[in-house]
Amino acid sequence: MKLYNTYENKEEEFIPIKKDQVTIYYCGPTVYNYIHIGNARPIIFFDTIKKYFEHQGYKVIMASNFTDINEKILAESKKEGISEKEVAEKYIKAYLNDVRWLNADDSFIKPKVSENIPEIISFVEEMVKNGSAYVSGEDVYFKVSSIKNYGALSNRKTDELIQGARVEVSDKKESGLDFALWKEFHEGITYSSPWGEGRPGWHTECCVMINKVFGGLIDIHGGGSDLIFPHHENEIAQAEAVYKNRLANYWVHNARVNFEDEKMSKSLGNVVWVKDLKCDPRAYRLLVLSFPYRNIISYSDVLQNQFDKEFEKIYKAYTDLFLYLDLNHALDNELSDKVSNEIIDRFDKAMDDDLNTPNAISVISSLVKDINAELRGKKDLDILIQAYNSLNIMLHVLGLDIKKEKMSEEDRVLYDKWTSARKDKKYEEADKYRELLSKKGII
RNA sequence: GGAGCCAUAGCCAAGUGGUAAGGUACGGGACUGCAACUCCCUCAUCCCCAGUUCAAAUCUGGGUGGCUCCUCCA
Repeated sequence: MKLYNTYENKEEEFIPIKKDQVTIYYCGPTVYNYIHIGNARPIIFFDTIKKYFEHQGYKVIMASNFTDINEKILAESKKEGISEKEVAEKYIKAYLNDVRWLNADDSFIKPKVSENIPEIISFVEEMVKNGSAYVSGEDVYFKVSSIKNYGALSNRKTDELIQGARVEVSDKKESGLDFALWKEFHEGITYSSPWGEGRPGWHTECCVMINKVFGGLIDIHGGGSDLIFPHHENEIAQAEAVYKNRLANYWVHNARVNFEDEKMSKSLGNVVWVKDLKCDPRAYRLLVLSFPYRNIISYSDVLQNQFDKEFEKIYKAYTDLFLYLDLNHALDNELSDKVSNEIIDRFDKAMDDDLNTPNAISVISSLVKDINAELRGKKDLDILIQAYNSLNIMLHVLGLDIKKEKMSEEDRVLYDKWTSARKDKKYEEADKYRELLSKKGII
């Protein structure tokens, strides 16, 4: 499998550290608000990677953090009149609801900053001790000049960065590039440290949590592409200073989601919240996965509408196929797990090409067409069973699972009534049955 | 100001040297008790200019346009 590694700026053959296992960490949310459809992209993408690796037979261990100590959370707690902890808990819950709504596996490991403070403090102490960090007043800063390869991930040169007028200026820092590891803080939730009362800096938590959860170098570190600099660059700097590694062998970043060619932002008022999406979540997943993960998506209602229809088409074919197999009791016997290797191979080939989900979806589309033709043509049960099982596998990897219940005896009676009413040209009666069957999701 | 990405039909998009996947919309046809669904057909020479090559959407150079990062926004 080929995977684009941001660190190397090229596609590479993916080779896991342990033969049968893949370890993945991707940066999760700061929990001070609901998530928008752009925040949903890494959830969908890394869920899909996970499911694809599992499909390939790997055991996958995945973690994603919650930043639950942060000034934005403090601001939100003042605004909502509840404690910081309550704010964090509220939006963690909302986040996980959205994760499940998006049909993503929610079983990943979920470390929180607030539960890793002692580890973070000793990590910072380690850096002060080995000279990669310095204490300034009651703050601690990372000394970027202590690291040789700073800028390797984001392709930036330190002298260019210093020249950039937009680097934060501070009297406390030796250099504009240095970033805070620990900051003096006296409001809301604070922690006591060797340097005084304060809070950890943002970039430190991921290093510490990765090390705690996985115990060293991991296979894949992911996140949105806007995290490449400075966040991931700074993570690597710290990891090199303390662990003497770059945290992950593969750095994988998904592109953002814009709304009609513009970045979504509160100030522009064009944010689309996941909780407000009206479509089937799988239709949104289909939309996201119809783009290469490294391409920016320009979301719009027109676009969503197109994918609503595309998903509906898949859903309809699935429903027809399921019904036919159910009516013929083809789902009952033990031999009904045969798949079409030819189809799965095409799907895998697309996915092996740096998760080329657009091409993987086109495999589904062509199978859907074949299913529809077969159901109205020869109705070869063997072919249909293979198609059904193959479709299930592909839909599951992409998180587009469609679940259908086998018909009960009553349902079968109803179905028979419908067909015989039609045969007898009792159309008014037939239409009533049709509506009932449709409501039950059988047809 | 510095850096990067992108530009393919009405819309979305795959393709990375050998002559344009797929989806969606539109038009035509078939099927149908009606509706829906479905199937078939039709629909582009790939932003502009120059170059490399037997051959370029695909490589090189120069434009133009759009987006993003450099601001704890995933």
